Amino acid sequence: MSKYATKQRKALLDYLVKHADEAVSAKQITEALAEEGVSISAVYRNLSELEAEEKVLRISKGGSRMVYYRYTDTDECKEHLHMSCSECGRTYHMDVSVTNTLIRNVAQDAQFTIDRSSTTLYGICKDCQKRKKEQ
Amino acid sequence: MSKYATKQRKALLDYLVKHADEAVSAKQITEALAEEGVSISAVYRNLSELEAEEKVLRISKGGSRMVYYRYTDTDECKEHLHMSCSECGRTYHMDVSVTNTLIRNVAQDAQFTIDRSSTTLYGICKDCQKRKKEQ
DNA sequence: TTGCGTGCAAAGGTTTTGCATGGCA
DNA sequence: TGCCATGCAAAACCTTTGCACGCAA
Repeated sequence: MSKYATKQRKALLDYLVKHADEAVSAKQITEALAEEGVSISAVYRNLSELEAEEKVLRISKGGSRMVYYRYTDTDECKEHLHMSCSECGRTYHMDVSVTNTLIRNVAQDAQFTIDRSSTTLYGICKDCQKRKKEQ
Repeated sequence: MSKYATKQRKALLDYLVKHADEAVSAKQITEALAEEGVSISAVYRNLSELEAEEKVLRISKGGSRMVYYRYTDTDECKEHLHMSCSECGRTYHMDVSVTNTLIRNVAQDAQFTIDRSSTTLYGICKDCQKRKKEQ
């Protein structure tokens, strides 16, 4: 648990909030915050801490082997599933009733209890589909 | 595309088939096949090739930063989604109609097209739930 | 015999860690 | 002032790659 509010921690949190619906990598964050004087170790250490506090989710895009992070402060996000666009990396929030239907169906059919926080569905979002068609 | 059937390639494929419903890491595979004289480079190179041939899927367990692989030979597996138990690592195959309902619902509600091959749902399987209760 | 696949070791990239220093409370 | 957090650099990891050799066809 963080005790001091250092400028590095503030900068990181600020960045994460601004990119709340994006899957960002440690590298991206480090590069963006380098000019503000945030070192790579500070990024990693604070990211781990935020992850432990469940304010940040560690996700992994489709086939990529890199780890991405996503800020999840709101409690609503603990109720629904998330979808990540493999094209633009944006995060989408699944409708709660759609989420519940899925979870109920799977529970009934396979007796498998889906974990809302660690599950992310991958695919192509509306905008990226449109963009692809136009090309 | 593989042209020679070397003993290393056979050993790897054999291992993958035997662990078809598990998410196994390159490290696990390498350790298991070391005594058979399969080097780590052979493991990685063949794994990449099998991935390109779509015979192996690269997946990433919930919070872990390691990459796992899963053998998927059958065509049916391209039609349904998969669930991975965070407890025992075993893979479960979602019922096709449940899969289709989910994909249809999401497409209607959010115009998001879920990709069947790169998506894995995480949670606890029936057996592990039972085991937990008994403890 | 041909040339693909392997083993080894080195290189590459990402994440973690030890230690002295700096800065928040 | 006390002690947590940072920066730096080294280490630890996992994965990829170059090159000479071995082996399947």
